[in-house]
Amino acid sequence: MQTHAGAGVRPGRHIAHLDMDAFFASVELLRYPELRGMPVVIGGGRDTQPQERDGVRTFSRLRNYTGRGVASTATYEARALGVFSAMGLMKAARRAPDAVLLPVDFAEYKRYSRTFKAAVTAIAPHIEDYGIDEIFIDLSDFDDVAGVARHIKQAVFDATALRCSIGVAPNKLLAKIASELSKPDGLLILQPDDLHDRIWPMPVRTLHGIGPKSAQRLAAMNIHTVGELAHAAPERLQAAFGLSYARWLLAAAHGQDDRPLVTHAEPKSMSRETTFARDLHARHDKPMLSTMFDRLCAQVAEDLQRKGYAGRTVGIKLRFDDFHTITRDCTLPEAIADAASIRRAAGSCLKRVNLERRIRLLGVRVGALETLRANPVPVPDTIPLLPCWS
DNA sequence: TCTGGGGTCCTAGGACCC
DNA sequence: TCTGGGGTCCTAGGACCC
Repeated sequence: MQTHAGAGVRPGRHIAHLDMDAFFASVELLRYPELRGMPVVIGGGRDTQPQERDGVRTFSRLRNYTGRGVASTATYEARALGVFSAMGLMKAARRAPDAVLLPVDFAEYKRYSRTFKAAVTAIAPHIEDYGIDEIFIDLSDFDDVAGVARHIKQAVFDATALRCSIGVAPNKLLAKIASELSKPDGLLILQPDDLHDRIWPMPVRTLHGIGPKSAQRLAAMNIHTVGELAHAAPERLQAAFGLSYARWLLAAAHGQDDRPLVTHAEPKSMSRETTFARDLHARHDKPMLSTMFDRLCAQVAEDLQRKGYAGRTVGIKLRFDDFHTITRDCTLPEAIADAASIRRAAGSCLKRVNLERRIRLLGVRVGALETLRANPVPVPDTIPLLPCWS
């Protein structure tokens, strides 16, 4: 792992967080400009692909969806109707039956991702990748932080025709909150007073690292806002969450965070999983399950080989019809990357599972990765991206 | 109306070795 | 025969993130 800008809060540390606005949906709107201004939800499968008949494009509507998918992204118009990321599409359909539904096209989003990141890197080279549509940028070496942030926003738009939001703060924790506060198409440079005035009144979930479970436990302690958390008795937090998480909670509530930017990280594991259209039974649906199992192993093997890795730990994941999820794994003496070896090891893991219940999800994972090649095959193509706004 | 897919990190217990 | 402590590896589950 390589890091940049050193640990510890030093005076003059300026960290930006850049977040693309409604990224997947915005990329789709470049392809289908006629959908601009309409509620659009991204998350369907192949069958929700727009149809072209006599030169007229017709789109799937959310009301016609049946299945187990979730929304990946929604346009701001769809969000206004109550549709949000990770919401089941059947539920979304009741809230916005007339919304357009489009399939997820990861390959396309990946291309735009590389393009916007390249545009940023050309201006400010010290960046941390944080998923497909977010990055942290170290702006500490710039004199005019607001100026360079505006420059970056414009460069991203020039390269992709997409809007983004940027938050700037002394650390990653606050920068992330700032970009969220500035959405959409915003730029917010957090000032010292903003911690008390703007962040303390917000719910604890605002702090990235407090999820639904911790928020629920904090609520049970009558702690709802960041400010209430900042003033909580340390012993109380420690009793409920243990020493290290309690310490982190308090520091975070006070806006403290000295994590460095991680500019390069090796993958730790690679996995493939799939949720079936209907729950399958180990005996009754054996041929189908077996086919899917083989396919998952082959896909993981392909991913490993393409990226130049092999792994010693092979694991499986099953989710049953009651949503209970289990994992089993085993570690081999040698790292492997071929489908047959993965299938063999994964099969031995499967033997240790009670298969009475119907299965909803099956997954295969390879961990404890080692580099296979000194120089993995570079990712093909990056930029042949014709901005198609018109 | 039941809840995707790809990851990371942390905790905790047991095996095993010194 | 019993006691004990440190360290590492492995496995399972869970919280959290995008």
